[in-house]
Amino acid sequence: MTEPSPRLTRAQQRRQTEGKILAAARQMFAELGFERTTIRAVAKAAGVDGGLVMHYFGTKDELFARAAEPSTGELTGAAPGEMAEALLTSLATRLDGEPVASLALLRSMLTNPDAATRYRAAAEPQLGQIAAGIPADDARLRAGLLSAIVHGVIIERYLLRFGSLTDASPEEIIELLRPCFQLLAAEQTRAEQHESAVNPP
Amino acid sequence: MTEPSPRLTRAQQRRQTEGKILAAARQMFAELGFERTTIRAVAKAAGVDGGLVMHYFGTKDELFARAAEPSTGELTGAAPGEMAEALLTSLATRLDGEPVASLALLRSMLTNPDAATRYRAAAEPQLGQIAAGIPADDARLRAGLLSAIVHGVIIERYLLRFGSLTDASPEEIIELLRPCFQLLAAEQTRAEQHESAVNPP
DNA sequence: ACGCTCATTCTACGGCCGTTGACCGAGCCT
DNA sequence: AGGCTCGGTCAACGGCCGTAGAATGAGCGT
Repeated sequence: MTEPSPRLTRAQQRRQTEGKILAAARQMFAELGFERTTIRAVAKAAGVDGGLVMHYFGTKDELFARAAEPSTGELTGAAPGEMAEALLTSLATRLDGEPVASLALLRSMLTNPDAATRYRAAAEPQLGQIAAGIPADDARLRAGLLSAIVHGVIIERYLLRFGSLTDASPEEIIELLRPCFQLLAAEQTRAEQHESAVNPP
Repeated sequence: MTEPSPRLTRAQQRRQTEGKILAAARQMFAELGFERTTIRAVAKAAGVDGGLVMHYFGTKDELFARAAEPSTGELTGAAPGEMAEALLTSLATRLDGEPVASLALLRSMLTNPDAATRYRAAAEPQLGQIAAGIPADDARLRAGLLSAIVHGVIIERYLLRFGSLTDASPEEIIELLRPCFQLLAAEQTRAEQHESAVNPP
């Protein structure tokens, strides 16, 4: 009664087990952050022994690096006038069904220096792309603010679970944010912005 | 050659030592977060023994609670039209010379459940105050967004140290944010907002 | 002046963690 | 078929951490 051909070849088995470990690690990193997730706990959640995790990934940092690989967001080449809308759709995508991987990185970046470096490395080029799409002399600052708003919203919605943001639908949030994004991504002097905001037509 | 009266009475000494411990704890909680700061390290930074910290504060969580006591922000009773400006001056105050205590709570709230609870408890009434100053039916959501923006900016400036936000002066940031805050805190239907943003005069 | 109080230190315990290396057994190549 | 490979387990080590408790010595009330 021996199987003539095993259900899974060894390489398949390896990839599947690695996948289970990575999935469990992502989940725990996202929920607990780097310091509070244990290799033993990840292993148990994945149904394997702790030593195997070390055998595959060598070190906890390496496991985190593999589990929190940034999902490359696509903002390439938005026309100057469309940067605000591109950012909004990107945010809308992340607002329903935020991928766990992104949360793992976000949750850990404030306490784990390596996660912070990794996050900066992932965010820096995106920041440049955003800035490139903003026709203003302080484009980089505006891009930084837009990035701060996006991350602030995601953090309060998914990590802190503030009621007012958790209950709202993505559309509501996007609608309220749209004019802000358009102001920040638009070509306007500060005086003009202030003028049109203080004395709305 | 004995001192007839000691430079510090025992009660004074106690308060001073406690202060040094709390200051060191604040600093380390702000820089490293809850899990990475050790009682021993805090004690060494304060120039005392680790056991003393326990003797005074009983537990690490209690030490954190005392070190991260929220500095009560004042937003009480702003007129509906002035809520945006009140939030901006509050943000401006925090933007130059952010007190370390606030950073300790911010850094730890994403990984320490107790810190998260404490933060929510501190933020909830403020959120209510903000919402009360916004004459719109979705006031709470708007308040949540405003709060998210404030915290996003502070996190990226002080905790993540993004260049574009770290280098900017508080005034620059405030000026860019002012129209956003006025839009979010203003009485406008979503349609009107969208209209005036899509077709600027 | 005597004894109590209390700030402060020292030592140690138990536990959990990351990491290691020996070990087992089932695929895989020749 | 036999030996090598490699996925997977097990037990253990060393370290650091939070915490407890005994010991010391200097103010302070009476």
